Amino acid sequence: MSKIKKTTIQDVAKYANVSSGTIDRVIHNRGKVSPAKKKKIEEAIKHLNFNPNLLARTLALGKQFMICSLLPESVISQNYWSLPRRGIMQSAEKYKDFGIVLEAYEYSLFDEESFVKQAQIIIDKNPDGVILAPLFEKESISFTQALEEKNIPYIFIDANIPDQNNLSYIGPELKNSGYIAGKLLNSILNMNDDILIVNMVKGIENSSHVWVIEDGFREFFDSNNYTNDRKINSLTIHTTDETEVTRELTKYYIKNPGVKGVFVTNSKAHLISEFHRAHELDGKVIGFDLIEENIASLKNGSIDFLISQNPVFQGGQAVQMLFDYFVYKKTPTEIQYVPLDIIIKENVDFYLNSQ
Amino acid sequence: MSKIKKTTIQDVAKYANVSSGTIDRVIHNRGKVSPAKKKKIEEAIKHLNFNPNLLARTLALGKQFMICSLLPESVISQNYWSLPRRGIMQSAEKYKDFGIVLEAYEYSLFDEESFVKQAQIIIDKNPDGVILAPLFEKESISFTQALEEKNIPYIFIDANIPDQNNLSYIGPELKNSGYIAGKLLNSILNMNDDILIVNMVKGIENSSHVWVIEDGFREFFDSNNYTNDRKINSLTIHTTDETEVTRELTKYYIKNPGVKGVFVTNSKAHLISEFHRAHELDGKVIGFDLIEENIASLKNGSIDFLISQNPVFQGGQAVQMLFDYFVYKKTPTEIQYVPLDIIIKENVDFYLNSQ
DNA sequence: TTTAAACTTGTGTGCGTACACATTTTTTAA
DNA sequence: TTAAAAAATGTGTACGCACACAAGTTTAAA
Repeated sequence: MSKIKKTTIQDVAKYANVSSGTIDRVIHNRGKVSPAKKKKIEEAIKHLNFNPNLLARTLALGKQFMICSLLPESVISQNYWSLPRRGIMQSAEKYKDFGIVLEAYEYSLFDEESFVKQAQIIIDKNPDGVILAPLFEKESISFTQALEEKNIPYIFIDANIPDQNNLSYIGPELKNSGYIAGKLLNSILNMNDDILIVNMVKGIENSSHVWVIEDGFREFFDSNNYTNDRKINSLTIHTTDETEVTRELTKYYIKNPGVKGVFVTNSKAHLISEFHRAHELDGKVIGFDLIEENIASLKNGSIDFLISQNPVFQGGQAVQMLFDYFVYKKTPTEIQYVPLDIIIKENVDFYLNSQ
Repeated sequence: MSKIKKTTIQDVAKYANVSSGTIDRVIHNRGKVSPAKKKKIEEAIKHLNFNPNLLARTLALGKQFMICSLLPESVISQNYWSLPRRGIMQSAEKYKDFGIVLEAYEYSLFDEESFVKQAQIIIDKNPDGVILAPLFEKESISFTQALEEKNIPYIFIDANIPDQNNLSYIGPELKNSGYIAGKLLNSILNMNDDILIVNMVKGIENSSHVWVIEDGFREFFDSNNYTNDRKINSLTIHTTDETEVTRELTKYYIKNPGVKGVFVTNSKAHLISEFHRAHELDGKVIGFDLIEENIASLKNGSIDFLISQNPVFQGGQAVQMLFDYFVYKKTPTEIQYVPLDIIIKENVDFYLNSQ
């Protein structure tokens, strides 16, 4: 194996007839360097194709970068929010020797107060960067304003608030995800099968993203004229509690026995599929996210499609972006949409293994 | 930002009342250490939760790891094999400061001789690890035998040869990919639409994987009794040259005008979809891989589904695995199936951006 | 011409680990 | 009991870079 010697600062110094300190000054343009030497050094760097060794740099720097994440809590170990959290933690672990230190905070989706409280704790911590799932819009904006005052960069994941000064948004293109759901559901229905859209939202204020998804879904049917022979209704349920959901569904199904396809706009599709199984209904179901209950339903055939927005990947990307921003001063793309994975019974296992 | 001091070898040394050299001996079990001290040191490591700093270790080690890859050539910049190559190169670039050096070799799919020749060059290079797409089975086995004699680990990607001593196989589960194709194609066909399977293989010997895919495809229809009202024929074409393919297709379509769905078992689905467009046929098409021509056809609607086996990811994983093997002595899982991404017009862009 | 100020450049140490070599301690054989 | 051999342990330097500080050089004011 032939040794390929990488060029170091010393090589550059020798080539340019200066000491390593002067090279350092040029690289970080710190301190004064005479124009003649500066030019020569720059030429030397280019000529020798010098790239600072990231390991040595990080080691010498000895700096730590604290990242705080603020996501909804995952009481049950396997709910949706455990997934981006896993991605964040895996990625932070990978970069720990590079000085990345992660502190993960959680808020309750039922309690704006908890968000505000945790946000304040983060602000007091004075981190180097923040990863935020901004599901409470108003409170999130207050939070990010405070961060901006302290010059702390922040990244939104999973949900976006437009026109903020976030470093980046990493997450799904919501409208499109609805459109894809429409296309997929349509492909396994007959022309005149009725469709039900189920939205589960706690409060009206912080649920705008649900309407965007529904919009996309309906757009598929409208733009392809698949609406003539069928009804497409939507049902909004203000809870995710199983018994209450069941009650609402029962009410609806009795009045609308023609429903053959159901689209659930959040990760709770399994509630509908379990309802179907319990009542021996054969409706097709499509929903979001690879959480445990959904996976089980997908495998037993009571859910037909899941769309996954790569939550583990989202979390990992966010950490990676902040790392690149800290170390390389690389400003990330403002919006990074994640792939919308189409999951069926036959390929679900491959996704579980690789995340 | 509170500084979180990581425990170092010196901390462990102090705690266990020995010098750092002895710690080193325990960690790498090199040299002799008295049982008493050894026990104490191990306790200290656990107690202080010591993890060697990867950066410092790599820097001090100063070792280089040469990885040679051997894949089919990509004459056109955008054919399929450029994708795993990109993954390999990106990943190698990422790890270059860790001593990873990549040399990429290519062979012609039309020429076993070129494979043998390149393989010999790699053997003479005496690399630390090899990434191989073993499309020529016989020649690949000779190659890997030579590698084994020199104790060089190797990884198969994209295609597998069973019962070899490869460190790992990273690639698709072929039979399943055919099954998924069947399911998807069926979802957009009517019960009595005829189906055509197109295999393009150069020689009989090295094309067994194509039959596995076809098997999986047919299994979907057999196991679901979707075969009664339709014909499912397969057409084998011994070239990928466009004019010849067109001629074969023309011959077939004239004799079999009922074809409404086409499954292409390699990355050349665009040849069929272009044929359809040219002759104003409205058959549905499903194929493999996000290469440029397929993407174009998908977007203009002449291909309906593509299944992507994440070639960029495959390449990246292979490098990552070898790195982990070199540095952490981590033996990878023997088989790592990659996700089979289902790509439609509406989500293709998200996949292009993130790979 | 002298001298301080301003500017420019060089030197040395530390980051955490690996490893060769030096030193100390223990064991063994005479 | 002692010397030599063997075993156990300690020390110092290198890896490539950043940064504080020292040293050297030029400029400007007196």
